[in-house]
Amino acid sequence: MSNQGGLRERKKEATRQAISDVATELFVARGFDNVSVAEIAEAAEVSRMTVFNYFPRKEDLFFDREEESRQMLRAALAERPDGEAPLMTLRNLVHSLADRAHPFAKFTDATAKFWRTVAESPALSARAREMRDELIDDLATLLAGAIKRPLADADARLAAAMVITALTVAYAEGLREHKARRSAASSRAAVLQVMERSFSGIAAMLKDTPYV
Amino acid sequence: MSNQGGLRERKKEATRQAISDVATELFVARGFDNVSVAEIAEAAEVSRMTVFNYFPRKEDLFFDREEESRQMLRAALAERPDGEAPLMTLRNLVHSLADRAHPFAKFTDATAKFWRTVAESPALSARAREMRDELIDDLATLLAGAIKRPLADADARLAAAMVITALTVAYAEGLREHKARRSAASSRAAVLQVMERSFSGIAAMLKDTPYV
DNA sequence: GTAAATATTATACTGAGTACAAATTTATGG
DNA sequence: CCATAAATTTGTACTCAGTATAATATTTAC
Repeated sequence: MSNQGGLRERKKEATRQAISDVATELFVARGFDNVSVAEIAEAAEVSRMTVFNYFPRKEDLFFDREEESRQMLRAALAERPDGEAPLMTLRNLVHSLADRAHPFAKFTDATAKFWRTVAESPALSARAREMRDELIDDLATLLAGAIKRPLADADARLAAAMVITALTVAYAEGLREHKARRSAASSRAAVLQVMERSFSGIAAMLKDTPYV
Repeated sequence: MSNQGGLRERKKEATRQAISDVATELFVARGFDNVSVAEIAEAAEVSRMTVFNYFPRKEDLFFDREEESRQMLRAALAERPDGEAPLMTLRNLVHSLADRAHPFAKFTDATAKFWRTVAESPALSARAREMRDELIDDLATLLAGAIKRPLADADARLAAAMVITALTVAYAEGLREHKARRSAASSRAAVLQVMERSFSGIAAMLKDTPYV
């Protein structure tokens, strides 16, 4: 027990990565719905059951950065300066991501292809929507927890839904702009324009709450 | 051909209704995921294939008012008085629904049970999310079509996403209020409060666009 | 080196959804 | 009323995701 870099741990990580790599390759080449789990298992030289051991649902083979966005929100809110409004923290986070060209705010041909693969698969689209809703729930809980007063929960749920919706629309516009013009600068501008307008509206929405 | 009240048409409608009724009964009694399509077919005295003929996906047996909300939005926007801002039209629509205690804005034990059944089934939840996104796309198209100027599309997409998100959150708060207090008046108040705040914020968001 | 813990595999199953052809039922034209 | 066309229903056989369970192999710990 407690064997950090033991052989077993390393092997597990290796097979997990091998399965994920093989799967990603097959998905982008032929489309998510045209690749069966059995094929992936065979290509990864592993049994079908092992694939399901590591990735309970087939969609998990495609989306593997679910946790990251959650952690980012959590960290940003936890480390926010005393007295800063949560909504401002989130706005700053978006700007910071855009400035650093973080993967979540970057638009390349690879990201376009990634989301095209998602759009072409009902299962992947459904999973993306599910992740979005989970993120809203998480953010609502974080926001409610960031504020002492009771009965702020309804406000937190509205704020969370609005912020994540704004992010989603902004990202979609950034992607659209990339496909149209292929300019990193114009994509970034499109994202930030939607975000700025959205945040100012959300601030108006929540002006009498502790979140703004 | 063109036989409106022909025997064939009547029989089709009857079997469709019979299947739907039997399915609904089984679903609320035992939960969506604990009832198989084969069982429904047997209970409706019809073959499994016939069920899939009428309802391509199992989820369609549960949600049968998808088209209605779409039509309502379309009609409201199409019949809006000259010069009225689309956003105001949508706000008025919500108030009208709440005043008339329309099924979409009513909260009873039956609605609570309906949405509990949805929440307990991953498949139904996924379908509900899908319908929500389809409604956003539809509304975006309607809004863009309601305005002459070009390049208003991005605004329309933001407006549509925000309005439907507001409706969703408002409805959820109404449902929550019903479960907590079981008062029609307080549920209605909860819905309208979220809607009013949301619409004023969305109006601020879109203040320099033709939608407000 | 042996025994316990943990990963992997084989097998068999359920249930949704699809393809396709056969059989039944309704409509239509004489 | 009959024959034939059109539409509906059904039977059969299939694919694939996901689950359950028990057997087997591999790593770890003592």
